[in-house]
Amino acid sequence: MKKKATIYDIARELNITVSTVSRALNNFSTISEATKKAVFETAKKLNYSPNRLASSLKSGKTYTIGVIIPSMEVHFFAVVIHSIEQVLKNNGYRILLYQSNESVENEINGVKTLLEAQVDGIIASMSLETEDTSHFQTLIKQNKPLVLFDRVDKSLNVSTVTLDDFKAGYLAAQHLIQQGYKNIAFVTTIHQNSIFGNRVKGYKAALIDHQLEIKEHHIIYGGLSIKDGRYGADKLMREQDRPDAIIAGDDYTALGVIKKLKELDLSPPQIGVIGFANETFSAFITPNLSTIDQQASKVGYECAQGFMKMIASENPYEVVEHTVIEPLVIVRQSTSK
Amino acid sequence: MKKKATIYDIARELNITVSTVSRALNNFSTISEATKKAVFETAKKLNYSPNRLASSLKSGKTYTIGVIIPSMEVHFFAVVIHSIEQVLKNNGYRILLYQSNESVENEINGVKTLLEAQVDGIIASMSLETEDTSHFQTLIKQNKPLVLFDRVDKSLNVSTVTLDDFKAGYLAAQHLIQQGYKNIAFVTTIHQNSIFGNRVKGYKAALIDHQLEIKEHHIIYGGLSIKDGRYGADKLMREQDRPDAIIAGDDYTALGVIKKLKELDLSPPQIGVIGFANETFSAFITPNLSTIDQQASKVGYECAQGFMKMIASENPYEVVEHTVIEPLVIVRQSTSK
DNA sequence: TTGAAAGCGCTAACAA
DNA sequence: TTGTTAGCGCTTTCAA
Repeated sequence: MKKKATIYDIARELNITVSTVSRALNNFSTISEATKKAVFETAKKLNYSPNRLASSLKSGKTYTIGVIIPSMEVHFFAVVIHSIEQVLKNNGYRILLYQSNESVENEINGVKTLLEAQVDGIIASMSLETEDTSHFQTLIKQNKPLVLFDRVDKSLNVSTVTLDDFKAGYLAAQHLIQQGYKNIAFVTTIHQNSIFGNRVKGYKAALIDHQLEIKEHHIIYGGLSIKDGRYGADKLMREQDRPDAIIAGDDYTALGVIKKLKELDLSPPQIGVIGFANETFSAFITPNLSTIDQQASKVGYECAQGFMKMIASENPYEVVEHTVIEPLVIVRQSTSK
Repeated sequence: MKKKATIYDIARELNITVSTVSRALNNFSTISEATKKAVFETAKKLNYSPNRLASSLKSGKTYTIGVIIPSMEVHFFAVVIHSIEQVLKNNGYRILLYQSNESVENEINGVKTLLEAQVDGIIASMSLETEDTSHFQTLIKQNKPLVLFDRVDKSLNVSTVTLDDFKAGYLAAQHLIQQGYKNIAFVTTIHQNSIFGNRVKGYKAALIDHQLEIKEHHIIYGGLSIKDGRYGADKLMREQDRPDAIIAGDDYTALGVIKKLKELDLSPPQIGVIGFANETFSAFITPNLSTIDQQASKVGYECAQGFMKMIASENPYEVVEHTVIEPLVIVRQSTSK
């Protein structure tokens, strides 16, 4: 295997200098057409492929951007990344991927690794464990763009793309009310996270706006899973004051709720059920599940746009933006009384 | 924003040379403990972060590997990448991500881009469009590891990780037969792809092994989707010689089959239905769907292992391996007569 | 145990 | 329009 061709080989072949070759390859206007043509032909002949490492080392720009997410296995993140990669690829950027697996330690390590790889910036969604965000400060200090999405730290002055979780909760409750449900419960997580907290707040606001009573005992704090959904539904249905609709913290929990309700012969939409996330399965279960869609593609798109805007500015942190994505109510059988 | 510290800054600070600093940072044994300690302390003090670009340029190794897949939106690929990243991260490698979106042109461009970024190798799954694989030959010529998974080109002498599709088809049919079904149809794609072809072959082999007749009119060639499933089921149920079980080309198609069967009041397991892929929703639909699992995590793990083996060898193409992943029958209600 | 210096492949300021 | 040359940050051979 012979060594790969460099611009030196092209230069030697044509009896010109490397700077001329470099300028030709980069389409400088100060190069004669003849030379340019000769250079490209020779490049092709020698099977020349540029070594971006070298130019990056020189220019300080790698056209590579780091993306840190909790896990690729979560469909939401996979779709966001799909979308980010599409947009950034078209702008000449590559994606260096790092999964934190919901561990701060990994996340810190991710930032370090990506920075050593000299990425031009980072797009990230924080791990659930993350509280101290000083590792992200490094980016800011280096004046490199940082865009946070979904799980963000509001105290950081960086661009963010988030869902309007308050509105998501509000819309879920409002939809149920409009369908005629009057006694609406909420099965959510005990986890301290503004996302879930804001949904509950939105839910409460909707109740108030529609002159419905807020019943704290109708808000079940547990986990988010099929099992937790079953548990929550069971507990709620045993109440004297039985709710006629349940909002579940996510679609898996909603699925658990539905399963339990079917067992109790209270299959939705008899008791209304709505979830959050619009997981793939939600459209296919019986009864199929109404849910709040988070528009993952749009989140990814906005992240990429925000990033491009920052990278294009010589002072990225002067063009910080906070994009809020609107939740979408997806109406299906489980709430169609 | 002051410039980032380099080994020169450390050297100057300590009145030693960069070579000593370099050796200290890389834990060479020929360095005195005192010096080493001083270097690390100064590095920390100056907030030193190594520039991997520079060392890569020198060494020719980037510890970055390219991964090309059709789309992150397909859950199978997302899980495979999850797994690849986990393993390779622990071996000090980073993942450069590229989506082909089922376009050869993009795929070719991906190889080019990744090669210019000087990746140490590539792990890829081909686009459905890809027929000519000469773009992958480039890797081989450069003696850089290439691992292909799922959608592979057998004529290429590279490491591969594939599902045993023949066996997948065989197991699906065998399972149905063991459940007591005797007249088994297949709804699959017309697409020319060994994956789907081999499943049909396995299906036929199972029928033969169990003295069942192969009926070509019971093999419906169309697309793979909910709609195609509905269409196939409808067509099959109108037959004089009505099948009592249907194998669907993937879980979406199976879902369509089930929907149509329910409409016809022939809900599984009355008519047995089994799919391929074990999509998330399959466990949650009613009746829940028996399916053949493709072990995406394992596929990713094996890709990473195969890659590590090749990269560790000074002649990667002497340790080429062909790993075949066993399909798993997931038994659920839709085939439990 | 440490230093001096060349070089990885490319860019760009300066000169011609 | 093209050439000369220094340098990006690091590694490594050779010498001391």
